[in-house]
Amino acid sequence: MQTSPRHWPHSSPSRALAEVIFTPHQRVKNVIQRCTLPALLPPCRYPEGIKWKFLEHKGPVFAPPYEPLPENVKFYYDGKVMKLSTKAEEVATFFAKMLDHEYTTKEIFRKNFFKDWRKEMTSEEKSTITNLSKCDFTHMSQYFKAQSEARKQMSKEEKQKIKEENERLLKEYGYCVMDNHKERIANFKIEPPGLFRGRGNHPKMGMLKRRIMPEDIIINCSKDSKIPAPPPGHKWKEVRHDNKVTWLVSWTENIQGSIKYIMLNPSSRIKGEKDWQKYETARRLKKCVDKIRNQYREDWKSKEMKVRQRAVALYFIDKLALRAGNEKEEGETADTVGCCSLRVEHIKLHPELDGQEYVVEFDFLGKDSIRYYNKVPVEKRVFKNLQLFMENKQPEDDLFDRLNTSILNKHLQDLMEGLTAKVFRTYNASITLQQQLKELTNPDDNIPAKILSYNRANRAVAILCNHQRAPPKTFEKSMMNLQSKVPPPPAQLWGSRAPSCFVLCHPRTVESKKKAVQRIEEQLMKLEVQATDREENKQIALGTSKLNYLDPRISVAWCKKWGIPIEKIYNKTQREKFAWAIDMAEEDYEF
DNA sequence: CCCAGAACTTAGCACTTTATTG
DNA sequence: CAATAAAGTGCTAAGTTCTGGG
Repeated sequence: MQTSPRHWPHSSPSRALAEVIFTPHQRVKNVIQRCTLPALLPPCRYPEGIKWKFLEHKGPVFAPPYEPLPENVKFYYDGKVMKLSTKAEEVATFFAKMLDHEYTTKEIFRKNFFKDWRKEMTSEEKSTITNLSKCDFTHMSQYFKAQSEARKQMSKEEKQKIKEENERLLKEYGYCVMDNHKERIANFKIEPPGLFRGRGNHPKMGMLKRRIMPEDIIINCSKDSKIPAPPPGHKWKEVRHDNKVTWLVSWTENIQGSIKYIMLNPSSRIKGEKDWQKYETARRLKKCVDKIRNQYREDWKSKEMKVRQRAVALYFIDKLALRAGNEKEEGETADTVGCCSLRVEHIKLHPELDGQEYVVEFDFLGKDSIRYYNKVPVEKRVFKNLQLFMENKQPEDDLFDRLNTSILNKHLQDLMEGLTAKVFRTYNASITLQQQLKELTNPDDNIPAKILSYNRANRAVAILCNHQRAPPKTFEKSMMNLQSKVPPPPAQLWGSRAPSCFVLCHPRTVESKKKAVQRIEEQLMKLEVQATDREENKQIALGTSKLNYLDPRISVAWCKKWGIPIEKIYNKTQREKFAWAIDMAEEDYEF
């Protein structure tokens, strides 16, 4: 593919500052023109890792400074009022704001919090406050509850003012210029200080997430751009000009010591092209997946243990859409696993279960400590291999002791350029959607029924990827409401002696009553569809797969084919993110 | 090769806004 | 018009993969 950047207008500060900038729509057209038609190859705008030529932005927005509590809001230690220093008070308020949460009762949370809180105390405070159980934050907590109540009760004007202020901030800091485009920034606000929670059983829960200062911040922009000014009296940690990366701002957080970034919105060129590329890689996998499947089935018989483990792991990744499963540092994070890091304790082997042979029962916590529970019949060879891998091992030993993600991905790289474990998730998700849409869409259905079919196809993918959610708190109640909305059966409309009505009524009345019946039937149908959809969705989250795993061109093509307005499938944000796909996919698009 | 660090994608949930209903 | 529910958005944690240095 021709990738020389000379086909593209070079960025220059003067051009970049111009207000008139390409819309995503126009951008995609440009990309398509540049790429060799008709293949619509994914874009590669610059060679060898260069991400941009020009980048200008205003820097981050910092968290608002701490506002000390009014004098009348008291903290009590051991039953006695105690006035805290500003720093200690600020950290105390973080705890007070969480008082209603279950986790403030958890031992680890309390221990971590207390340790970090003490670091912020003056030496007198430190010597007085030695036991968290003697701290009484309830008055502080009540104050914050009253505050949030007051916020809800604010007048229209006050709310409007806040809204305008946010809009001003967005206008000033929410955009940057990358090459010739004005682009939306995803997270231009620096994360405020607070107590770290983490997901699941996290060993660091309760630790103090410290306040980020300009002195922590690395700014990335181009040399010829207007460098953002640090807040008065402050300096940036560093200003760099690295066009091999896409981030605008970075800092190191203090809980894990990892780097956080400010990057562009999914609607931006740089994210959109990457997304497109991701789906093109998955489509390349489609072409060779049969070969790869045959290969790993062969490898189940290998005399090398490492090869067998690799082949069984890959089978799980392919068949069950498991994540790769990197090793994690013990004690630094919650104990969760993916495929390569599965332990013996996470699977049970059933030579026979419920009339099925060779069943593997999976039970482990995956990303975000979401439980994966599944009983899967597998091929006999896989089952025998698993028995072999588990021989003479303790429950806490690795199932695949000769394997890790780097070995697996190196192998995948040899099978197909750009192939990694996560491509299987993308591929299997997208192909499942396409195939389910074909199977479930009934041409005679009306639009709401077709959309139900779409959601069902989407749901099949979400189930495959194990995208769960907590059932909404009000689920049962809102389900009841929906049921009660179901209108009376049409017969009642005609009165108890329905047939005679035809005789007695004026023809016009009959006509209009027929219409009314039809309207009510439609309404009923819509409600039923809605209820079914909702019930089936109780514990399944559709958003994640829609946003990250499903080639949007499949959905766009489906909408075009059946005359469904795209708005029924994608909301505004999603349409912005998938502008490239909406623009290019025709109704005959095949993943 | 291994490792750590960097960069970037994926994830669920809390909160906010909008739409619906009574 | 207020209350409620649904939809949409923001937030930031938690993954995967890449990179570069020994």
